[in-house]
Amino acid sequence: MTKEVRVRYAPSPTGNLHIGNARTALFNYLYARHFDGKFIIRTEDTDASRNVEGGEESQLTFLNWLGIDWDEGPDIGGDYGPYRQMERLDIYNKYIDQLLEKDLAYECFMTAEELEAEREEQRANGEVPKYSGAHSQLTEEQKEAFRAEGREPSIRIRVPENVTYTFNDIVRGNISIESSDYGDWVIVKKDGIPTYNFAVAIDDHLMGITHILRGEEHISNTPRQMMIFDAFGWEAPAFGHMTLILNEDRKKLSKRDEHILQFIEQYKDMGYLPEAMFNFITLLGWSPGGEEEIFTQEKLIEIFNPERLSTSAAVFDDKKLEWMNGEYIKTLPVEEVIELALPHLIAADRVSADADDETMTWAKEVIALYQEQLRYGAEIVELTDLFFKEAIDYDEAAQEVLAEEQVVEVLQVLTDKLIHLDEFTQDQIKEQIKATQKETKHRGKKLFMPIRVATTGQTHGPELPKAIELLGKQVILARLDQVLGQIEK
RNA sequence: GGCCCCUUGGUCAAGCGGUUAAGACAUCGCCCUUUCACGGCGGUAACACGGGUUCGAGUCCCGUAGGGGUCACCA
Repeated sequence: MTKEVRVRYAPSPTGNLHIGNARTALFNYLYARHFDGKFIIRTEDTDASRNVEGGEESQLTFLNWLGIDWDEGPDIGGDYGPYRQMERLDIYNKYIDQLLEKDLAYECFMTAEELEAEREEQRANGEVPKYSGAHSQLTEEQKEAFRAEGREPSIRIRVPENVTYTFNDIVRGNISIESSDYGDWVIVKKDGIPTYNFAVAIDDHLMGITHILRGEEHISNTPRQMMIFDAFGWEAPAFGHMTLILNEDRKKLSKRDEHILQFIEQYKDMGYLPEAMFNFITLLGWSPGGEEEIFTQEKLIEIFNPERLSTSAAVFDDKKLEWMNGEYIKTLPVEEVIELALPHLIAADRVSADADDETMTWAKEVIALYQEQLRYGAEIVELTDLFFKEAIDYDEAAQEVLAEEQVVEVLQVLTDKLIHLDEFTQDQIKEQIKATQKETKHRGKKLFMPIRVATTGQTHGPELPKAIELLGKQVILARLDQVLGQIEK
């Protein structure tokens, strides 16, 4: 029997779930579920200064929103806990002591300033900055002297000489890096808390992690973690380094990219669907090979194949996300579209949250009118703009339509018919448009476009008779009147 | 700068020695719809460059160029 697949996602509670981290979590999740393994969440909170209140909870909340669930984690526990690194300090200490005893690690008393000066000098000499090993052979007396000065030690691991660290990357194949590229690096900070690279290796081993999928920025960390595994004689898990998500300038997606939403929470707030996000993110840096692109989560788990992970970075295409989300919206029952869009109409003050039933029903019908065009919830506000504004601006395309010769006649005739309508319903309105056609002998574009432009101000828009019904008799007559007045001037 | 990784249309990407080099988004055009939307059909558009290897290279090898990542007591 082969070893059970155990995969983890290890967020730092430094804030909301970033789109890049969500992608990492998602691929690990897919990996675990595809191979019938376990998916584990571990909180990496060893940098107290960066932790934010509620950070972990927020991470978990939005992972969940995306449709990701886990078998072990800080919130639900498990057999390999605790699942927060700051609750595992005792565990790390045991291993640190072992390293110290075997002289595989040592205390370093250098200050931040001394270290910086050292690097500065190396840079000035055209060398690659790296720790010199100045304190690697301190005598007990020297250590005592530093202590007497009040200096606190950090602990550094002795990096082996002339070792080539080679690993078979799940996405890139063999990668080799020389130990000489690394100086003795810190495994325990002055405050006694282990560093990321140390704690990660210990945890991954103790938690039985078998596969690690992470961003390519971690390639250079991999040898460090391998050093820890080697020091204890442990077998390292399999590593896979995925490409980064880039912005339109082909740079790593960062907080400064204002035009691209950074956090999953923002997508939720904008009215994106979790299923669409899951689908879209999966296709960013991975492809199933066929021609289909819309997949359910179950299907993605089934067809996921880590060998098809891309080796070249992907630019985040928000236009395609919009399209895909729209595809999902089209398949939704209309009540769910309303549920998605209505809050945005309310937030934009188009509809009051405590509006009467009649108004609410009307608002829902307006939303339903746009189901096929809506790409994300918040878009409903601009899409339905014409239902909420008093004066209409006619753009160039609209002006052109209104300049056509038959316009006055068509609008005049239609107005006369609509005025006498008792039941201002879509069917009745359709009848009257038909009657207008008969009377004016104008049909098709010549007939509809003037009506559309006069009533909605747009050359593109929703289904006309229903839109006219929802706009209401009063508004429609006023708009028709206004347009006729303008033309006759 | 050192080390590591990457390079097919504007974007995501298929391709794993022999193809008219898929498909999707975006864009443009046509059709359907008495208008619009949805949908359908079609167009424009790519193997970074230079050497090899091979009967044959987008596919393999080596360079060059370009891009990215990383060089913390952050994760």
